[in-house]
Amino acid sequence: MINRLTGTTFLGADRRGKYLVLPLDSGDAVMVHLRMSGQLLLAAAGATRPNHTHVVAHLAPGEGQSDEELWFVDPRTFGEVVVFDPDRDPPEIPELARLGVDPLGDPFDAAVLAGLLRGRGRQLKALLLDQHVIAGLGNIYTDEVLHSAKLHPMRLATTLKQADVVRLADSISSILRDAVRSGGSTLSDAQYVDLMGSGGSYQDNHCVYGRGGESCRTCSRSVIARVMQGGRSTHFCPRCQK
DNA sequence: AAACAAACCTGTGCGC
DNA sequence: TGCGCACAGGTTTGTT
Repeated sequence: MINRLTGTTFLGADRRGKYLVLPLDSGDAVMVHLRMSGQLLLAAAGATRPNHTHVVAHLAPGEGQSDEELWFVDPRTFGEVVVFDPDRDPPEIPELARLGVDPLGDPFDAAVLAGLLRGRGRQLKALLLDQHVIAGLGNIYTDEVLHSAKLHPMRLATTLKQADVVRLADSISSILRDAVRSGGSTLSDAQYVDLMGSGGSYQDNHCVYGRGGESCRTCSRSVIARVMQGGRSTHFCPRCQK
């Protein structure tokens, strides 16, 4: 039993990068990170739980409603659920405080991005994946963003022209916005699902991620390349992305 | 500073 | 069919 959860009420649901933060009326908050295989599911009380259900929150029923439970399920056990005090100093969850700019939650445009890129001679793929710089982009959306912006994943950030930065900022904003609107990307193993267990549909819009060896949906004259970069698979069109 | 590799752990899909 | 290996939406830590 997570004692600091008992008898409290969820006041809402916020997000910082890939971290969910659910404030409680006690002054505490619940942090949830799904990492690779975590799921947060709403289910009828007493329903059969999947394997690897690590947290069960029993919810008080609303007027005329039936009992429900909130489950945290995570086969690979990389994910986290932590009750913490957001006002404590030093911060109880330092990684939350170290997050970079959230393109959907913070002011974000080409000027902001230019400031983040300044003086960093890093490959774009690694830079966009770095949560301390930009919070929220993972392996799928980094690859999709770079393809949309017509930028090569190994291009050094310091070599970008003003027009490149403008395209990159636009791609980050629009792809994240579209992906959220589509409920995210649910791959064949159906691990990424919403509270009700339903998958998203943005995987149907993928231009490069998971399409290694297939023809480019934009130029149709080249084959999507798949390489390993810093231990992560990277997908790009050698013709479209410079 | 930047770029790897390894670590955490379980499941799945592939080649043989 | 079964076995072993590669690989998977993430992040941190340690080593070149």
